[in-house]
Amino acid sequence: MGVIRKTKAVEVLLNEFNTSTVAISAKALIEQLGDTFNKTTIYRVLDKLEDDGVLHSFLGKEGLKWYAKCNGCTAKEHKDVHPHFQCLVCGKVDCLSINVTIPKIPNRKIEMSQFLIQGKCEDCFT
Amino acid sequence: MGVIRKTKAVEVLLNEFNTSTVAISAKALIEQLGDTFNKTTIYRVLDKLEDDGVLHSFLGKEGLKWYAKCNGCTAKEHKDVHPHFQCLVCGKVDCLSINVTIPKIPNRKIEMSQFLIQGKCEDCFT
DNA sequence: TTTGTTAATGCAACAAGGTTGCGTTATATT
DNA sequence: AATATAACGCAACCTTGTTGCATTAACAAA
Ligand SMILES: [Mn+2]
Ligand SMILES: [Mn+2]
Ligand SMILES: [Zn+2]
Ligand SMILES: [Zn+2]
Repeated sequence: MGVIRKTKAVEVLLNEFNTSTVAISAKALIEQLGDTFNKTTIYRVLDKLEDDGVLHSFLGKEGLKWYAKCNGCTAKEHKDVHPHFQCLVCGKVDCLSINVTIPKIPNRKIEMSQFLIQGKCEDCFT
Repeated sequence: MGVIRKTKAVEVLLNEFNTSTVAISAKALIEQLGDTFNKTTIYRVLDKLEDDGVLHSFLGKEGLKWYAKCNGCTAKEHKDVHPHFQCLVCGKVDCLSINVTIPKIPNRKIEMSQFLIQGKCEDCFT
């Protein structure tokens, strides 16, 4: 897998993530770009960018899928593991550059983990 | 809100959770009990049991909703916060009695958090 | 035990996020 | 320019979960 051809959709989506520091949901991208590109295309490009190690994905509130830029990941390995913060007021999500110590669990092999913290962001935190 | 009447559906669902130590997904409950109770009923009873502090819910793989028994929670406060482990092989999910230190994040008010760890459970860990 | 109130249920229709199959288009290679 | 095929658009579909409303049943009062 992986992105092979530099199409309009790939270009536009990559630009979305390069000009923003926060995560973006697939839903938001479809709302924003759905007139220009078919939603199927958007889902498929996101999928491939993730396979390529360009983006990483995770599930936010209500199980919605969010994407954000990766730092130092490759197609072979997603090593950029970190928690995410979602504001319950404005809905914004961002990646936290924080190291979370994953607890050792007896008799189990941990392969991945997903840590979603929810609350009020700096803008909504009165 | 909260459960008021002890109906058949409430009884059966409570029994499901009392005879099992692991978490159960709404989907699994509907597959298992869907002939006896309407899925709407199952969703609504789970909802109420959660409001009552009897069950807690969280999202597992693929955004599916899972439920498990609460320990020492009330209708007013869900204090039973802990990570969950989902086996990527058999799909089983359980509650981890482990304290996770939620990192302090500047300028943000943390209201809740969700920690899902994925890997191989003791049965599937060859 | 009968009656009355209304919470809980079943059903059908719907919502929303995401996926699939397939014919068409456009990118990159020769 | 011709070719191969990755990527695209479209429509139809799938899944989990929700909603409105008429009907049923839990429970308390009479
Ligand atoms: Mn991230
Ligand atoms: Mn739990
Ligand atoms: Zn906010
Ligand atoms: Zn397992």
